[in-house]
Amino acid sequence: MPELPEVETTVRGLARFLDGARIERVVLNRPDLRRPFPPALVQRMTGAVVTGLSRRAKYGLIHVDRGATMIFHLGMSGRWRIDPERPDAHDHLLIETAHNRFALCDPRRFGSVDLEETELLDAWPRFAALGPEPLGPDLTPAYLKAALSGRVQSIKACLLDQRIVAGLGNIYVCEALWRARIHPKKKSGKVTKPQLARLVPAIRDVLSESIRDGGSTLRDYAAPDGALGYFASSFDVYGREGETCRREDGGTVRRIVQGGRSTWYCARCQR
DNA sequence: CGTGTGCCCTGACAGC
DNA sequence: TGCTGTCAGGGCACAC
Repeated sequence: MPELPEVETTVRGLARFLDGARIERVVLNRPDLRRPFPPALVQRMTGAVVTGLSRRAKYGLIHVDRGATMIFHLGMSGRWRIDPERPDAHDHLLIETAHNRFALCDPRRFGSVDLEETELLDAWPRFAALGPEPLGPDLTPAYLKAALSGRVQSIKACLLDQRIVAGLGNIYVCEALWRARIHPKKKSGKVTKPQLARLVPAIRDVLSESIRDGGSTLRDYAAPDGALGYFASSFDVYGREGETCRREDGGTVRRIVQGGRSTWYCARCQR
């Protein structure tokens, strides 16, 4: 489920319960996800007080006192379950506070958990390699122009590259390209200035709107076994193969495969 | 360096 | 009711 808006919504949902709380207990139900759990995780987190939560790209950050930060990535299938009524076979890590229990559930185990010193987070190699936050001030048409210049990869592939923009995934790349009316196979270095001028707000808007919609479901998220889903009904192209383009220009949404992943677009309005 | 290809893993769904 | 094949929000190792 998790692209940037879903991680942001997850972090906000967790913060309502976790921020300021003391972690009483940490339980690992297996040794690893994509990577082994950090050896010091249980010791550093147990008894610590959560001082804040934040997000970088698709990573969620739980900051605690004593200068440590737990970094989680939800991969393809990860989610946090708050106060689950019954255990799930894929609850791999549990955190307990005085009032709540939090289960990191991830059936496919493409997610990860890391532990870093808070003051060294910017230098953490996975963060140091990331491009700018799409909702921050550094994503501009001029930045994209420079970052994409000379690249022969498709614009679809480049927007999925976390080194160019951090946090976009398959859904929101498709959606942003549709909004900006850019063909997903367009060579990155050949995307025009007017297209880039449309692309930046398209990215910001689609992410902001999704966060806004996700935020409205925090009530559901807080339910015992609440899951956070995508709002498929609000997608313009993703998963809509064969449907009429919502621009009502007579186009039909098509599905192609790029780099082994599906892309949906309208061949009439995206050029 | 930039680019393309598989693979990690489980579950949901379609078709037989 | 099985089976079997396909596909899924991501990231990374590896080959050229």
